[in-house]
Amino acid sequence: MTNGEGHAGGSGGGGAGAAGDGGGAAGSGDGAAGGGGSFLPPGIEAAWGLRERPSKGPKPGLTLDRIVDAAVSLASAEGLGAVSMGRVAKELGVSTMSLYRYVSAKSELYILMQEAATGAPPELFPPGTGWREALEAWAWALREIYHRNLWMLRLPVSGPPATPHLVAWWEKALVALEGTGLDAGGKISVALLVGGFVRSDALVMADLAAVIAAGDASPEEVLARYARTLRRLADPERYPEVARVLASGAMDVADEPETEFRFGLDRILDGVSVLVEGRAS
Amino acid sequence: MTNGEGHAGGSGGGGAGAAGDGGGAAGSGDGAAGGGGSFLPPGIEAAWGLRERPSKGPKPGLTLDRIVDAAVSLASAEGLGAVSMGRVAKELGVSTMSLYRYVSAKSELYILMQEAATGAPPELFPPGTGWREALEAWAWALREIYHRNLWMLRLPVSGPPATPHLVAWWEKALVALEGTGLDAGGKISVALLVGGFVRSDALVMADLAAVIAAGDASPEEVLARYARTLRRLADPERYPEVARVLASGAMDVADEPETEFRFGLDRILDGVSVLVEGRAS
DNA sequence: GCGTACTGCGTATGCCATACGCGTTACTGT
DNA sequence: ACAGTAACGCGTATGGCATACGCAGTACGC
Repeated sequence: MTNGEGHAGGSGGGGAGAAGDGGGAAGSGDGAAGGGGSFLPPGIEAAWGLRERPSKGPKPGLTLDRIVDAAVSLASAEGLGAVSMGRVAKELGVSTMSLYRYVSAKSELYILMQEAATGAPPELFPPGTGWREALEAWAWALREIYHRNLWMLRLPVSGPPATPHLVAWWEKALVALEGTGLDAGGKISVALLVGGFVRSDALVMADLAAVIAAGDASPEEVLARYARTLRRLADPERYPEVARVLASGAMDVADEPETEFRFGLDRILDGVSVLVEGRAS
Repeated sequence: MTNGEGHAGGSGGGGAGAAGDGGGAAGSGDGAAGGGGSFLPPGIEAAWGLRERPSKGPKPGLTLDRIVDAAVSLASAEGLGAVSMGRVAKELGVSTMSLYRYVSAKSELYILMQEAATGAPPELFPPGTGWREALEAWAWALREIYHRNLWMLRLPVSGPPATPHLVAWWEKALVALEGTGLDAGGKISVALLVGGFVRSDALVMADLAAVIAAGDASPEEVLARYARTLRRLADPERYPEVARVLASGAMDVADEPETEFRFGLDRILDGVSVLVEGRAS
């Protein structure tokens, strides 16, 4: 009864965001002029495979991967709220502070969790597939990822993707759009649009799932309860259309969860189609 | 230097969600059979205008409105992370725990903040306006709300809307769709689609704004830095399309923030149009 | 074999939401 | 008028959280 959930986020102070350059704001002398590219948070750098072996101290008893895996398992099993540094450490049988030898902040762990759970995009469509079919496959696959990892939708969003798998997914979307004749900006816009939709739809689903998991109710029951609440509260005079919808019974049947997704995706792709075909003529 | 941000959320354990019935799960005898409708969290009930005067104890030194206003101001000025029960109380010159006489949990405060910041939808379109124009106006107005209250996008989402203003916005969307000939389910789907898009788009904007606010960078600079980071990390062999986009310079110019929104909205409405017109024939 | 960079981690700080119970207030029924 | 009581404000305590700091040990480069 005490309580559940509770996420805590935090974007670092010193510019530890996703696109961050790191580096101190207050200009302590950096020394050399030539060398310095911008730095990434250590964990992110590791994700890109840029990691010099320390080769000096005692050999690490942990790996980033083990930490991230533990965090992901925890999130899958008990929700993002269960993912605290202390809890992850306990799961691994180490102390809380050890984790900070591998990850500079919790927000970094979040990014790595997302990267790990996303994974490399599978073979979605053979080369030469029509853009619509390809983009559709991409959207469904992305949906699958979200549905398998609902906690991902609760992550505090932190700017554009800057990890290999996320970029790979983006790449796939751009490839899908090759046959459209859209310019670079157009492709990005469409990819953003579809990606945003998939996320949005999954979020609705996740909310429903959360309510279901919180109580003991079935999907239909949750929906019905919501409809009942609204019917009781929403004065038909002030909300005639809402009342009509409630009366129509459309809220009483929970259709296949995919129906809503398919509907939205079809609309969006129809819209893109209008653009692409108009541009072709 | 120490640190910034950090939000903390939490949805109540005992079913304090938006659509919640409240009430204990373990069935302690409720007593009478006839009367009991389901209960709402007290603050939500107040939002719907159902509130008996206590008329017994000392007169309250606070009002829900004052609390919610303080919280909203705080969120607007310093971000959602600054909204803690303690901080809100300090702003009002009362003790932390006093707030719990008005709000049963922080999640409830969140809901009320959203409701307050959303406000009643304005006159968006005169009756008889074509569905597309009407829905477009609706989307732009909603966008405006989000842009004025970016913190809203960081709220832990907690199920379907169950407060008067939110329902009123939904109502407006359904009214906009009256001329489409869509059935109730279809209207809901379209409204959900457009609403999700608006939110998605605003979220992207909010992320950008956050990065800008965190550092000292201008929008162009942030975008350019992101592009530079990606150029450095993303191997053109593995990510040819991404590389091409980066090379095209499309990432180097930050267009009007509205351009992206307009593009997405047009696509979606085009898609809906296909459906509506196809259905008309 | 010595310096040093790196390891794991104990401890401490400061924030958070919120349960509990106390003293007080102002109304209600008598 | 007065007792009862419900609602008030709030001090205190609990348990959780991220994370700064510094110490002791470890294994490699020289």
